[in-house]
Amino acid sequence: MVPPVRGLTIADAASTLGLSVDTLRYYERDGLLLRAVPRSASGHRRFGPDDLRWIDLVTKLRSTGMPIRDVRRYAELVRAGDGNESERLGLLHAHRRLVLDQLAAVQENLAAIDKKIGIYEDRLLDPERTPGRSVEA
Amino acid sequence: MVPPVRGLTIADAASTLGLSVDTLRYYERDGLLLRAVPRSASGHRRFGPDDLRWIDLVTKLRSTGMPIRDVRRYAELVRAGDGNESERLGLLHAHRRLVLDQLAAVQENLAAIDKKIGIYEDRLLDPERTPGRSVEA
DNA sequence: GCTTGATCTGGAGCATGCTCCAGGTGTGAC
DNA sequence: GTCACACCTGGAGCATGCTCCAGATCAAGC
Repeated sequence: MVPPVRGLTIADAASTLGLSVDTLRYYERDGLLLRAVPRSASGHRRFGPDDLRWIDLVTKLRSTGMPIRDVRRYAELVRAGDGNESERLGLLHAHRRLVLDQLAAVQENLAAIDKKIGIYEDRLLDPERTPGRSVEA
Repeated sequence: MVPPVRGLTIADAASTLGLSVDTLRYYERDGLLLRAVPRSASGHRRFGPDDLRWIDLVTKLRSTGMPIRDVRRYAELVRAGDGNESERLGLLHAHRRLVLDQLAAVQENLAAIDKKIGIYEDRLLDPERTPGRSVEA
């Protein structure tokens, strides 16, 4: 009796992860995964728990703005095995810094936009008493 | 005596705003500005304070992730003049919601990445006592 | 006046990150 | 077996947002 190939089909993996099947295949082709995804006898991908966990991390990195190229670099380091932990750490730290900076910048800019929203709300609530409004408002 | 055309050259405007001259020309072409930028007698752009203030707002919208198309829509509303304030407000509110959602998502994902960073730091500090580490680390 | 460098226009090109397609094979219900 | 549908590969296409280029004109120091 042949051991059955376990794991999710690409469609199931995609819906579990919130990605498209095309994106999953693209990630594999582009070297973002730790290994070639295992296949069934007929050549269909079967995503195991480890694959799903890794891809979940990849989506976290991606959705915080890490470029594909850096995710690939990180995957390469992990694939290379023990001994480069400090390099992995450096990569993650650098990313963390970038994300924090971007968060701060977005929050600052959002504050300015909120101010603009406040101006419109005041104007709509009290259309008469419109103070000197800037030309670009 | 001809009144001199005032305002910053495109290079000065670009460096003031932190954009490239190409981007400024692109924004004008693409309808993101409130008006055609005034020109000197010879046809060179001269950015006035109002232009700069507006473009500064545009950069805040852009850097919080508003697509070009929506910025253009907003500019169209402002250009159309009084009477559509609630539509402008709706656009800004919708954007604000999106930004807040994205901020929350990024913060959540960053927390997961921070956890990973913590794992690497522990491992580097105490390489002996390495607990069962996940295969995808 | 000459030269160097800025600016102009219209349009092409490019980096990123998917997304879609054709043509073919596999799968599962009936 | 048949039908509908999922999956495969290699490669093309696309949306976004700039960025660059050619060829011409303008500006300013000497």
